[in-house]
Amino acid sequence: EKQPCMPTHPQKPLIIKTGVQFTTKVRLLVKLPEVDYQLKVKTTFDKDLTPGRVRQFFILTNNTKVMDIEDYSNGCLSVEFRHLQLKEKKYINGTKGNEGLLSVTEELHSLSFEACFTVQGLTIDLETCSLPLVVISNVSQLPGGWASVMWYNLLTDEPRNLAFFGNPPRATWSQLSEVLSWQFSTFAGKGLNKEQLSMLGEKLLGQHASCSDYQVSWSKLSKENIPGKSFSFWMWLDSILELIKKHLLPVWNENYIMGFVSKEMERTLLKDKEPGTFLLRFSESHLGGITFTWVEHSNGEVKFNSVEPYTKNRLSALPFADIIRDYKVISDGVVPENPLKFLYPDIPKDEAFGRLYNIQPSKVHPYITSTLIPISQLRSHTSTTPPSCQSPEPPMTPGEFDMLSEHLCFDINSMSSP
Amino acid sequence: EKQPCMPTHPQKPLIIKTGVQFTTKVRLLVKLPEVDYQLKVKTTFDKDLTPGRVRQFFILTNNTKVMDIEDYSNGCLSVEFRHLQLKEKKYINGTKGNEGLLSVTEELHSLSFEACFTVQGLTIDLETCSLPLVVISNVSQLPGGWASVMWYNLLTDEPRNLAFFGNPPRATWSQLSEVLSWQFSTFAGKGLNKEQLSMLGEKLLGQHASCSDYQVSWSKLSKENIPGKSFSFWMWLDSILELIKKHLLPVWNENYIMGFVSKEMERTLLKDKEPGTFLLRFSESHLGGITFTWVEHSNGEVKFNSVEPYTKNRLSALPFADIIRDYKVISDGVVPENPLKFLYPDIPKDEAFGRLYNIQPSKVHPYITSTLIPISQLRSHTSTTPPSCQSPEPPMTPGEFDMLSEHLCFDINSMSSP
DNA sequence: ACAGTTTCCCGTAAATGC
DNA sequence: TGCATTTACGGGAAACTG
Repeated sequence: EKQPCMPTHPQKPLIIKTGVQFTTKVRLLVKLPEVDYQLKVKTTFDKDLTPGRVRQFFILTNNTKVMDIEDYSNGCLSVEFRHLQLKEKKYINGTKGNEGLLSVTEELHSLSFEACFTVQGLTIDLETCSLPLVVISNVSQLPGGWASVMWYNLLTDEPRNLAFFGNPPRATWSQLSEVLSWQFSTFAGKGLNKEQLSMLGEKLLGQHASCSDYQVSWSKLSKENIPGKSFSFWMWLDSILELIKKHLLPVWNENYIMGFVSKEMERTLLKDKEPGTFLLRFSESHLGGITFTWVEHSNGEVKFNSVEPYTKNRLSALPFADIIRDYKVISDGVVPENPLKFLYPDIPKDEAFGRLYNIQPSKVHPYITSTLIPISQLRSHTSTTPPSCQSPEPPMTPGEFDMLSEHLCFDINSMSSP
Repeated sequence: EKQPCMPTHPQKPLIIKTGVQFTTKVRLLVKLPEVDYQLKVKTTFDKDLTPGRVRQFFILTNNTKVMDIEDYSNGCLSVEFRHLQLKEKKYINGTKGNEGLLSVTEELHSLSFEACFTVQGLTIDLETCSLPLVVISNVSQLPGGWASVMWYNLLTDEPRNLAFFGNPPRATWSQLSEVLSWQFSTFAGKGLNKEQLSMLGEKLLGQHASCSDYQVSWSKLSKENIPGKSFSFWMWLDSILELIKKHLLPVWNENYIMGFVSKEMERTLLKDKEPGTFLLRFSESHLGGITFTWVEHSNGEVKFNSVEPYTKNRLSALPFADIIRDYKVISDGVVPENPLKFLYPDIPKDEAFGRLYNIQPSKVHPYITSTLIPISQLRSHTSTTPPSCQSPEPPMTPGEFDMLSEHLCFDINSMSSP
């Protein structure tokens, strides 16, 4: 057999991108009395899907394989299909795929496995199938697809309700907030604390968020845009998750990013602190941005400043910790100064971020090394002041969701289950 | 018919990447007496290539089309094949493609066109084929492929000598330097001047460069590594061309980049100039880098400093003109200063680059905008002093090479010829 | 071990479809 | 026209293959 070939979107199983290879595995749980003949398994995509309402896909490559003894310990039969690839069935006649009722990431598909064998003259047909799958054609659809997988697995135990998104059930805020926190602990290593979740709840639900039994609709989470914005709540949150994964992992895991704080809360927290106290917050106006806000006292007045949020492009030019270390403000020709002194509530900046700074290579060649420094040119100021609040708390713990793995003895994308 | 579908590697015809669509066109130059029946043209890749020594490819998609009257003015017949795609033929038996004699970018392939028609009982077979083609599988092979196309077209007029690189002829430095300059004028808008070419000649050939009849081998240009480096002369030069195309176009076209100057020459040029005089030079040690060197006078002594070369990654974070505008040196805690004052020989920096600076967007939102500033931290200095020299001169003019187009009435990648 | 070559696939941009 | 979805392919990295 061939070697690896890393799976599609590691850690996000149940989502398959057309034209990209994926891997799946079936195991026979019944122990067969006699195993001295070959047991073939055939896998079919969208096997008994009624055409018309949704797109249909098929497996491009070879889809039949012989079962094999899995390992020496348990001796059960299994097959692993590798290098499978999906392609959309195109209809010559008028019938076309997605009919507009559901978005493509709400369409649920499935992978079926069939085997047929004879024991003592008896012909037995075995058939099983995967949990519902989402099929996408571009990674840009991954967030939407993942929202569907989450919602489905959060709200139903049915193994195969492909019509789930025809009329998706609601979730309580308590259920949803746990899944959201779980996203952060799974993909970024650290979940969300009470304050962060309460800001998220308020953003999503307004005052209702205080009631943990409040019902959130699927549409509210990931289909409707946030008022005044061009993206849904989930798109926004997922963009932040991606930003953390790629550019903020150590800072996030040290709990240095408060992240989800409203601007009012931010001011309440900062207003009584030492000048130069700052906190890190995600942008609410743009996808995948992070900013810092610091407090200043100038002639008896409290002032707050925030930089334009840093996005993935900026952060790949300069790591966030280095931005914090080097950030300078030039106020009308005055000597540049770094206004960031204490990470909220009162940790000296270098004490918090010191270990995360990039060590300059300082090679010994004829060249002078140079680095980039983020600078703001300041001219005028503004200020405000609002309500009250508390401080951070420990993150939540993950939940169930393990069903994704072992279920029906079906693995997709090398989720292992020894 | 379908719309555009931009061609592979615009401006670099005769190179085809496997799995990427390309377009080709044949025209019938003979006017046929009667055109009241369909004339089919079939295109075949590597038609009569003897297998074994080189890889062989075939056209994945439909390769037969009917000729059509081209336009109303000339009424001649033509077909345009679009969405063609190449795939390598794989041999089941031992025979494999490339036998190691030639690198893949030295393998020459061809595209054949066949048509058969009957006039007054006479059956006539028409056949023509393209100029030699290079087939690559990844854009990383594009520079090597382009070197082959250049060398072939520079040194032979044969329409189809697929064995050309079995024993490639040499070029005179005079021929080669013209093509090199032509590369810059074609892809970057401005060719190379005498001084730049003489530096290149010396780099490639040593003292022989003074003799324009000196013969340069194919190997020297693009197969052997530059002594002490891990890349060939051509790879180095092409990486610079790419850097210019993507990040330095305006600066290059204003003639502000001297670019090809040896370090000795650089010092000779700068040593008698005003302190703060600088020039722009491409890195010789790394692929695709540009640096600036400036002169300083400190207690009667002349000093030269160069920054670590900026590469495409750095330049996509900050445009080069802005780097020049904002560059600062901090000497042991002293107030930051921009050491770049005059572009060699004596143009005030802002006069030269002013029009190329990025205007800050300065949005009117609650955030403070911030930009990146390149900074060097200086501690100690070094200096030297060498020979003598002259100053810049106008660039060379392009050459022939138009044969690539009209030849044999074959177009690849939408090279037009009305 | 390794270098030349190909494959894989994300992420952006453009094309397509509705 | 605009939005949703797919296709295209450059570019970096991993896999392959003698």
